[in-house]
Amino acid sequence: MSVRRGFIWPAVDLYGGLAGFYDYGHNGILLRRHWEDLWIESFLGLSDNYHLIDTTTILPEAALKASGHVDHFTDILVTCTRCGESYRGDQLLEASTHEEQEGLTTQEVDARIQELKIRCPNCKGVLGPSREFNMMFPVAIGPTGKDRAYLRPETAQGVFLNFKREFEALRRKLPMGLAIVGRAYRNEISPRQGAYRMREFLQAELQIFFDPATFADALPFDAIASVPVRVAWAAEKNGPGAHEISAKDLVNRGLPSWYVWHLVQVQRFYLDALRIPRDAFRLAELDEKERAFYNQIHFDIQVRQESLGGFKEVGGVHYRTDHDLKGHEAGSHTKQSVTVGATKLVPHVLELSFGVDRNVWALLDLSYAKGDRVVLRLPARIAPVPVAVFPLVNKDGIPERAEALWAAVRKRIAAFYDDSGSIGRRYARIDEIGTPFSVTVDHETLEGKGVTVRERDSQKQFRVSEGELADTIERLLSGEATFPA
RNA sequence: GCAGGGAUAGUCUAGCUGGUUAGGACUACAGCCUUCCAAGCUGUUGACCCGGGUUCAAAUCCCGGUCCCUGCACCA
Repeated sequence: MSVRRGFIWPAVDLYGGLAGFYDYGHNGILLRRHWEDLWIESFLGLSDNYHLIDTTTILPEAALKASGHVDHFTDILVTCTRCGESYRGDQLLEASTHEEQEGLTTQEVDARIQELKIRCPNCKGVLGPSREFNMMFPVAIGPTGKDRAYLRPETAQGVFLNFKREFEALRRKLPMGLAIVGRAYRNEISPRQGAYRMREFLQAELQIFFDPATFADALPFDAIASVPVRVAWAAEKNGPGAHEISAKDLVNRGLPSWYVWHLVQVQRFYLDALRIPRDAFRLAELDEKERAFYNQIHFDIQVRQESLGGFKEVGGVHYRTDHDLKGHEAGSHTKQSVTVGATKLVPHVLELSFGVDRNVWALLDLSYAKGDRVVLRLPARIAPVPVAVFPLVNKDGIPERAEALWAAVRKRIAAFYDDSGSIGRRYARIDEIGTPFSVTVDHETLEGKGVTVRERDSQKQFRVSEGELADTIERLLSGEATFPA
């Protein structure tokens, strides 16, 4: 369906495909951009001081060294020559010595394995030579290629690198939020599960810089204190469900109120803006072992998807402390501390991170309804095409009248026209791409009695004059009016 | 990356004990018909994953690769 109707498919399939890379078709890109628009509107709307920026996708080694990615994104892998099992070199050594083994080179790992006479834990076979695997794609810059660089593994670093510039340009205020919607790259070992794990993917991330001593005071927590939040604790994350627990009780359990306030905003985005069913959404806690090295508090945003077999991560809410700015301060020898009022500090960071492709996939998964007919029940706001115009039959001047109406509607709303096949077939086609409303010109239209508007999910219709049509559709799309308007 | 399975039009599939004009259904397109939900009739377009080998002859047998699926490992 995704392929047939022009949403998304594997890239370069003309040449057999390229694992981990996907292309968007004409409907997929519309859906994705509508999602991005809604995301920007929702999250930049949280504060007057949250803004969108755009930064380079290639970063020099020094910047990624400071961020920790050069060291922590690298694994040394050792493969058994007999049974073919692969292990992480540092874990093998740690299991044997019970000591931390970090930052070793491949030669050092090989030497230690020899020295400790480590064999394959699975079959006792001889282990092959170790090799380095970094999840970042290296890039050689310039004719000599001496300036080592990488495709960025996350958009967040672009924000951190521009923090000081924007802090000045935005006149030294905290909290300050900087968002990027852009591409990131990770050389995944085995990309699978459709568009879930990709090597080139889109992130939408908002980094909020704040003073931990005062952030909570700036937020109207009381207004959301009693909102029930759907949470799965680390211990029960493998289960299928979630708890409803009030925002206030989450704070009582030890989470900062500013953190919980943002969890509530994320939940609102999914439940109210994207209209994901309540039971298909949850915020899943990650324990210390699962968290990235820089995250102090970490909840995954998860959406239940049939095609992926349950709850899957589509984003995360990460408290990164002052790790990132401190890292760049050390790496660049440039102070990242700022003075706001009487306080001088290196701001802390709360990151709201979303995988755009994963979100688009989740929407397709959740919207897909197959019964007597195939319908994509997308929210009206983000459907690729909001309205279609049809002639009921292809005679008596009806197609001409319908085309004229289409041209008029298009001046205000993206619209699709189709006169091939029967009227039922045309309805079926737009149901599949999730178009919420369609307009049909019939014989009564010729008599000045207006046109019919059909709703995708109910298949119900009502009649409206041609003059009021565009206004009516706009009210339906914005949610100001409900069907029948 | 390892092990197992798979790959025929946009989709599902027949053919796979070598020799077929590679067949069908749905979709798409054109036309006819049609006063509201994939109806019907006629016609048309469109495929053997890539490379090599065996053979007089390969969609079919063999080898290598790519991609997909499942499990393991990995997963900011």
